[in-house]
Amino acid sequence: MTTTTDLPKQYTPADHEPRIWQRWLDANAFHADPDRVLNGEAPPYAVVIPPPNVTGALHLGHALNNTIQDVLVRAHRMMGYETIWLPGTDHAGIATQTVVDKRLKSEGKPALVDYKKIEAEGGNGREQFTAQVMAWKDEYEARITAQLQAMGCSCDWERQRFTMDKVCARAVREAFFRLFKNGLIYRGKRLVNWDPVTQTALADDEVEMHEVDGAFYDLRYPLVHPAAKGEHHKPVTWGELAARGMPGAEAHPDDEQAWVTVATTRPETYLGDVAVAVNPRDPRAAALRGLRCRLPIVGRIVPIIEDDYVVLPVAFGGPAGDAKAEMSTGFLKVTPAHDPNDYEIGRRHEAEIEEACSAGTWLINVMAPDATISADHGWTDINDAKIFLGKTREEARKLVISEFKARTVAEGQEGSLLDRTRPHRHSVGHSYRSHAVIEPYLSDQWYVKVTDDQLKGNALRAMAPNQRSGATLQNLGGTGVPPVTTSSLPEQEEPAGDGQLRFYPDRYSKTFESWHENLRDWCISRQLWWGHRIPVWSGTLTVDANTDPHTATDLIVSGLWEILHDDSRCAAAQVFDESGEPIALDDVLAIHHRDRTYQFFVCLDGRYQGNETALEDLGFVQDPDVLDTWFSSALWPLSTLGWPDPDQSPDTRHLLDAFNPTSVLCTAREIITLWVSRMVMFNRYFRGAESSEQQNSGTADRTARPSSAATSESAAPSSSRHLPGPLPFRDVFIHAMIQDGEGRKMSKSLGNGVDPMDIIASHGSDAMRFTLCHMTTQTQDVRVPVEPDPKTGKNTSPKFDLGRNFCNKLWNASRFTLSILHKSPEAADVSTADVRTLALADRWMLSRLTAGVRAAESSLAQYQFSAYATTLYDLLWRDFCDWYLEAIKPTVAASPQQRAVLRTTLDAICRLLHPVAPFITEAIHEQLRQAPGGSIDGIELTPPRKGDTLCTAGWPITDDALIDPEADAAFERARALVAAIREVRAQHQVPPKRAITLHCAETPDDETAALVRTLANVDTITADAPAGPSVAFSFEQREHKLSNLADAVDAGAERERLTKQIAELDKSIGALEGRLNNPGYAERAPAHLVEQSRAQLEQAKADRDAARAALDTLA
RNA sequence: GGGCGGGUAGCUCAGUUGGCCAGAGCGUUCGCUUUACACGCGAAUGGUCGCCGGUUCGAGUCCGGCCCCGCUCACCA
Repeated sequence: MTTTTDLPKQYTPADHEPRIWQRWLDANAFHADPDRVLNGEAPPYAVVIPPPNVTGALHLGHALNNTIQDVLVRAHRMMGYETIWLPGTDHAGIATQTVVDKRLKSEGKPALVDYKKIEAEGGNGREQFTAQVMAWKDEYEARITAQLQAMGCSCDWERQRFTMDKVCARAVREAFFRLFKNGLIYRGKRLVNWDPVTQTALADDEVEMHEVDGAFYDLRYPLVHPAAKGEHHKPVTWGELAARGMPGAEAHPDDEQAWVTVATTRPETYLGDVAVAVNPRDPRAAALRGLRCRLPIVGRIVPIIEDDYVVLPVAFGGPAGDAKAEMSTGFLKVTPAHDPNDYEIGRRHEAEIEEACSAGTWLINVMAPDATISADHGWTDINDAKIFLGKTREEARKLVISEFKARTVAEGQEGSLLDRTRPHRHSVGHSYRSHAVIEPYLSDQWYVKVTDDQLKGNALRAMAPNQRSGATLQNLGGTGVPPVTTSSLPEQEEPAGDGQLRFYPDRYSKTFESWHENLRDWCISRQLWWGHRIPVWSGTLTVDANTDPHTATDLIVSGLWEILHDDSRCAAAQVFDESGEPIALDDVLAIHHRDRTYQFFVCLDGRYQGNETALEDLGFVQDPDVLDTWFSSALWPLSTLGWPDPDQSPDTRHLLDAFNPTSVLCTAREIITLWVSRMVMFNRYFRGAESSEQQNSGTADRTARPSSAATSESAAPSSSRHLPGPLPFRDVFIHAMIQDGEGRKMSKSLGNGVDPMDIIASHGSDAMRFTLCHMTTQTQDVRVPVEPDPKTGKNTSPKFDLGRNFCNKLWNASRFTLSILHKSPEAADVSTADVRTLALADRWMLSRLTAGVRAAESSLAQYQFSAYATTLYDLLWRDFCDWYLEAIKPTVAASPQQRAVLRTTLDAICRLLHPVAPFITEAIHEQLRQAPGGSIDGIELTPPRKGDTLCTAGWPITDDALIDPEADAAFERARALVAAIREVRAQHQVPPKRAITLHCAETPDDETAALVRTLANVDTITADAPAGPSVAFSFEQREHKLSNLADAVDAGAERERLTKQIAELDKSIGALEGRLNNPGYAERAPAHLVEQSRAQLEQAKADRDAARAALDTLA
């Protein structure tokens, strides 16, 4: 039998956590059964974990993120949902590759650069290197799993995924293939964010902007006349310009060569200039029309083009105060291969530039992939500029400046080519990984056309209507596409999900919305080795005039056609002709296109074995690049549920139908834009595709569409009738970011990072969880002061004392409860009728409990985790421990009914607390289950479903009839009287053990009296006046006295107390009178408030008079 | 520059449609080895709710303006 002596006075988490974890696993408590959902036995509740990077171990932010998920998951499991929480990790391409490379270097082992050499020499360097990364991944995946398990995360651990495992890889192949086939993935030569250190392209969101001290360099470009190819370009003089009406030209000597001034922060890119642009509204534009500039040193002749993009300088009509207009010269150097805006300008004037620029092209790339100046990547007219070759960007910049400074516009002319230098602080993009300055760099990359309405449009239409701004609704034109109704889940409504995506807190919907409004196509190729290799094979093919693919003897052509024209081989091709223009596959064979060379990009979905070797036998080569990590992350709610083939393996069987859409995604706000968006787009796109395919194949006949529509639909290509599918999740909860005590982000380099394992060691898992939950308000950041643990030296935080103390309180309350229950084993059940006859404290406790259940439920439903934790903190500590347990001490041993209330209340509190403090509540509940005690009608406590585990037991169901306003009020009155007496006791320093006497004209009812005796240590309550010295106080407008406080009352202390009390009361009388004398108040405020104020005034006056009288007696 | 968040007790933070004298935890002070808990119990101290103006009988809460702090997007002419 358990008594207090069996349980230690302090809760020691380490004694219980591992043991209880094992019990949960043994009971298979977290394993979900999708068939219970599909059979209608239980509604689904599904969460996919935001997969932590295998780059490193989890930090406190992850602890918060996963605590929140576990709270939701455990609560819903107890509420009767079939609950699944899918765990897993993310391969984090560039981050992990970089980290492993660094580690190899620091250990003096062969690193990336060495493996690249091996690969270049024909060895298997790539394979060897990725094997190293895989070893790292195994190490950290295990560590992350251990951390999550130590935290008590109730994931379905048999279904753990990794973004590069077989199931996820299958999803990536399928997704890429479908997008490729439908033209939503394309290849393009574009400017990308290039990291010259890691030598890979980066997505826009992987670029960090940092302020940098730089300068504007104003460069002079000499003006020349156009000339035929190879002939001399005559200088343009200021005199000529003046004659053409150029404002300002007359200020220069007539016979000197004229120039235009461009301003730049990156002078070294001038080597790639192909034009100088001027705004057509610039008054100088007309005079310069048709003229050329000669790039100094390079000697390239470039045209002057007119484009609205160029900002007018203030002097020529630009808006005063506008930063750009203030510093603009009105002339913009155009370097399409090294600046995204210039790229757009260049494209607009492509023909004009190619005709007039002496290089004959509009794109001149002057850098190598490592960002040194190079003539090997698209630059031919080097001339005297060879002095720059091989220089880094920084060296080249200095050299350009010094060369310009040393030269003049024309020989013998005054003034340097460097007009002036102005210091300028501005933001420059840096790689989030290597921190190198990003170079806009021209290269071939793969893109997802996320700007297509099938992706972006459906992401926006997914938003809940009342979280959309009006403007966007108009932009999209109407209410959007009606939802598809092809659900395999009859009990779910509208899985297609238009208007069902909801953000908590709702302000984050704005971020989501505006992200999409500015969306650009997504560059998904990365020049890395760690990741999903792009499933595209490329090759060139010459189709000669005599080829007939159906009878071809040419092995290549026939072999390729065999692959491409057999649907079961799951291959799709994008073809380009010699000029790089896309061309339809069938047109390749059309007569007029024959005898040409084509570049083929063939995508294979990987299902048909043999395609890859067949293609490679034909001389095709797989793209060496890998996919952006987010491509696989975007598929996470699909891939973890087994998409596209959930029935392929037992661990994913039926998951997709049962659990997608999932219920909620919990994440931090830094992720909203990229990840949430991409998951929404992909889920809707890929599951939508399934819907339309089902309809086309005629297997799904749930929608009563007219047959004519169905016919035309099946005739159309699938991409043109693509219907949006369901959401990946309905709710998105965005939680705070954890910072240290100074508001800084936690990081390894600052040394302020906290490992959840260290908190678990110092405070316990439940304490950490409870504290994190308690901190989770609607705010965007939370601070956790970091201190080294005095014992271990590891980082911890006194913040977690809150949770530790709370757990200890729960432990001791339970210990005490158990000892009471075991001391008096006879039990009694309490019927609905009996409830009314219970003691005041019991009725009050049941009322509080019922209200607490309601509050906890509504807090969780609204993702108000702090409110949930606070509710339980107060319910346990304030109500149950401070008042209820203290109140029943004298009576509980003799009352089996009271013991039923006691036992039931603690049981219910354990259930309410279990989601946030699973270990300790499980430990208590295993004791409580064995303790004797009756039940209470109106409180339903369902037993465990699996094993003897609280985690699969039922959430408490309480009848609102137990809410008892009379008991609440009566108890509140008793509590106020106790508080008044305690105040006097404290002020007079009455020893706690000394029982005192209460004198009041009208003695309280028995129940109140009993509570006062117990809680204020009063032994006698009498209507008689005190015989000896006493102290007066006022309660409910009546004078009360306390006597037997001490052998003599300290008159000085008493005088001080009363004087202070009178002052306070006078103040509040003044305030109340002021309010009541305000004529507007009595007239316009609600009557009950006016009445209340009047009552308060009377009470305050009575209390003050009583206090004055008492003061007078003292004197 | 655009958007978002924050500024409430010494510290960390609550305060949901405007309504008693603005709350909690920690800290501080005083008293307690009260037969569950000192990771505790009882009591106390502590605030011009960033500033200015407005609406209202009444504003921490609503409106306008301003000042700080943070995040985020855009911007390398």
